[in-house]
Amino acid sequence: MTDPSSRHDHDVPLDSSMESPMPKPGGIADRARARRGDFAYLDGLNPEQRRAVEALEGPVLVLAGAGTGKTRVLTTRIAHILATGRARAHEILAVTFTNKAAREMKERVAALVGPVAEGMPWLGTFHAISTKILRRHAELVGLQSTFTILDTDDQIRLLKQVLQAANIDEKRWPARSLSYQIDAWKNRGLDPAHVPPGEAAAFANGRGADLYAHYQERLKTLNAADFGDLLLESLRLLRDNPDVLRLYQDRFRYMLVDEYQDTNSVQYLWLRLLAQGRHNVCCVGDDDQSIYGWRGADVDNILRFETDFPGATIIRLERNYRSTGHILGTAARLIAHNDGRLGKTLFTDDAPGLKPAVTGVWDSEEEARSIGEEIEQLQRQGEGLDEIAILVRASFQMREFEERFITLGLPYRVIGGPRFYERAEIRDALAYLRCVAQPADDLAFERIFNVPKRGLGDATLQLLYDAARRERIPLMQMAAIMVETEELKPKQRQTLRSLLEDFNRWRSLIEAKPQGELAEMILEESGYTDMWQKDRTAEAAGRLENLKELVRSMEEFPDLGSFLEHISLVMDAENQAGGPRVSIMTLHAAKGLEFETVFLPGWEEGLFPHQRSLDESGRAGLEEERRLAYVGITRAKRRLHLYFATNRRIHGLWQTTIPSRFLDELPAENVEVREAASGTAYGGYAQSRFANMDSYGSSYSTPGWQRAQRHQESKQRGSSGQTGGGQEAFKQKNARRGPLQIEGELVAKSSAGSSFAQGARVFHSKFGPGTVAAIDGNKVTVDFDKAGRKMVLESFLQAG
DNA sequence: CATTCGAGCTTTTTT
DNA sequence: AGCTCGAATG
Repeated sequence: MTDPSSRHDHDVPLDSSMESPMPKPGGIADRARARRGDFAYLDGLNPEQRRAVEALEGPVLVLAGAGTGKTRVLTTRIAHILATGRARAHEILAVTFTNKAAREMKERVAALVGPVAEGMPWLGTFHAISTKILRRHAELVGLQSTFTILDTDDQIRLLKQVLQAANIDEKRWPARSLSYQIDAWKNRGLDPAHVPPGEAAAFANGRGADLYAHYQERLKTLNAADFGDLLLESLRLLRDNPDVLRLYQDRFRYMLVDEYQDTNSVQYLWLRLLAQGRHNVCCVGDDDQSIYGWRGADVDNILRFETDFPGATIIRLERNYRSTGHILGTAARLIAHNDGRLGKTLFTDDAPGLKPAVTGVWDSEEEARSIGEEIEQLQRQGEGLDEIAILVRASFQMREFEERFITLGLPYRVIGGPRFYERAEIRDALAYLRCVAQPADDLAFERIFNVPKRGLGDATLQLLYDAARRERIPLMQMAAIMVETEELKPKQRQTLRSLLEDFNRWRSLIEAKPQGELAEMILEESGYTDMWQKDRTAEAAGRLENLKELVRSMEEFPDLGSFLEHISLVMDAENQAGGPRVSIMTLHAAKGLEFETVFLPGWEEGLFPHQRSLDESGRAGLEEERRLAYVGITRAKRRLHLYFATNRRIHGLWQTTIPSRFLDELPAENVEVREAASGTAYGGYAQSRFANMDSYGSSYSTPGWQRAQRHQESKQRGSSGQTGGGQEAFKQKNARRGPLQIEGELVAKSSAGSSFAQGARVFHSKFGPGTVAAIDGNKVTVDFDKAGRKMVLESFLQAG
């Protein structure tokens, strides 16, 4: 975590007066205390959980099924390590996958052992912890410790530039796909030099690895790292610097890893490297809940644990404390359709409870209406809205529910929607701050260069950009040089100069002013706030509100740097407080949560399992979708409702859909098939709904719709084949034309020493031929034949 | 240089 | 269908 308060104190042992002498672990005193009840937190654990907490030495794998008390084991384990004095707070490494999980763990540890946990500087996400390590030793991997963390948006903009520079057709090879590719490589721990040749060839006629290398070069120039780099560079750091590695191996006496099934290769390598020190690593996970394969998560990591860590203790947690018997039975039968599981059998002593209901509806509108009514009914029964969740496969499904709930006046919250910092106005504001904090941040500068509009357009930017690249210096630095020459039109030059002066002034205030005030000042003086105030559109007011919120939240941080770090790594859509609300979120976002009542809409072929998953990953994709379904079902404590619609609008057009194959995989004895609760004013609906139910009912016994499904699959193949043919043709057409080359575009022209002498004849693309009158560094004064005497940059001149 | 209009593309999931 | 990006126009 990037807890600002812990930034400075983590190396320093806590005040020694607070430390009791270390008791000998497992010694007489230890056992006596246990007897006396000092370890009260151990009470109430079942035998397996207790084993998992107490098996502190050596590698441990805890296979924790859904709802078996995984988080409790982890937090109690930390408490136990602290309470027995085996390690102090800053000697424990605890990694989670999401910020939410990290936050929760911190809170729960604090509840167990008190404020000592506040000082757990090494509890956080993989990304946050690697960043922390990376910042301390940044120079060892070619960065400065103030490096910027680029988000996806920045990453794609940068890749666009790389593609442009390489003269690659962006229509044919979109920056987005390259970014996926590079991410995938990074997730696997591959730097440009180690990309398998076959894969490198797959992008842009074999230039994939090359582009990757260029991109990395640009990142270093910008003093920036993308998400993937945080891990990859941190791994490289540890790998290439044994002394640094030793430092952290020694420091982390105990390591804990949450959601181990979701770790990808870099994370795995990173962990393994660190764990080779003291071997006290405890991984908790559930192979049945591995749902991040698309992001490079490798289930094999968990399946391989015993091989990787010989002598590992393996503990299974199979007693479920969350769900009723019917719900558990439903989940168990579904997941049994997957191969390659480690195999766990969840059980509960709980009553069977209500049967999960499967409801067919006509379309997504009726689905929303029906769920809305169901919720209102629950509400009347006194069920809290906080205990109700709607979990969707894809975020576009959310909108329908939002609309419905707004008309109903039903309070809801969307979790994991568009993030606060992804909003345009926030990104703009951040870009200003980044320019101030980090003059080398070209991407930020480019973003606000002409925002608000100040008459600096593409032409000016292009000029600046070309020159900067030729000289290999940051844009802002180049701008500072260019305003002294006559390359730019007077108007632009003046505007740019005053912008740079503004930045210098703001920069000089970093130390003097609290960052909140500074930000306010910047937004004011740059005219950015004005821009939105003048804007009469509906969103403008909200944007100003957001900016205010940004400034306000900045004040909680000790300095600008830690704020910027927080925002790029941690800040998520803050859950607005205020009254209980129904939660709407994706299934992915729901992992780790639980609710009394869960609605799972959209169980239709193509949507769930998602077509893309099937197309891209075949059987493995299907299994991952099934695990996702399993995650969804096991979120429910008491009531579970599944829905499928016969018609759904996808990409704007209505499509008739088939119930998800997963529905057929549920055990008939645990599930109740229902008609939509929603009464509808349209007579036609009831009839269609009935027909719909009919076809669903039959699917339990006859594989009727599976034929239809095969049909659909073959259609899919047909269409994707066509696409492939089209691409092939395109490729050939392009190949005939041959790649265009821009001469010397990427070759660094030495900026040292001028290649022109006084009196030399030169040519400038804008001012024409002329004679060199004087030289000052890379600025050259030229008497142009037509344009008169001008001062220009050397790099704009050719020998004439 | 800014605005407007049209084409094309997207829509899985996230640090 | 809605949006983003790019080209054409003022």
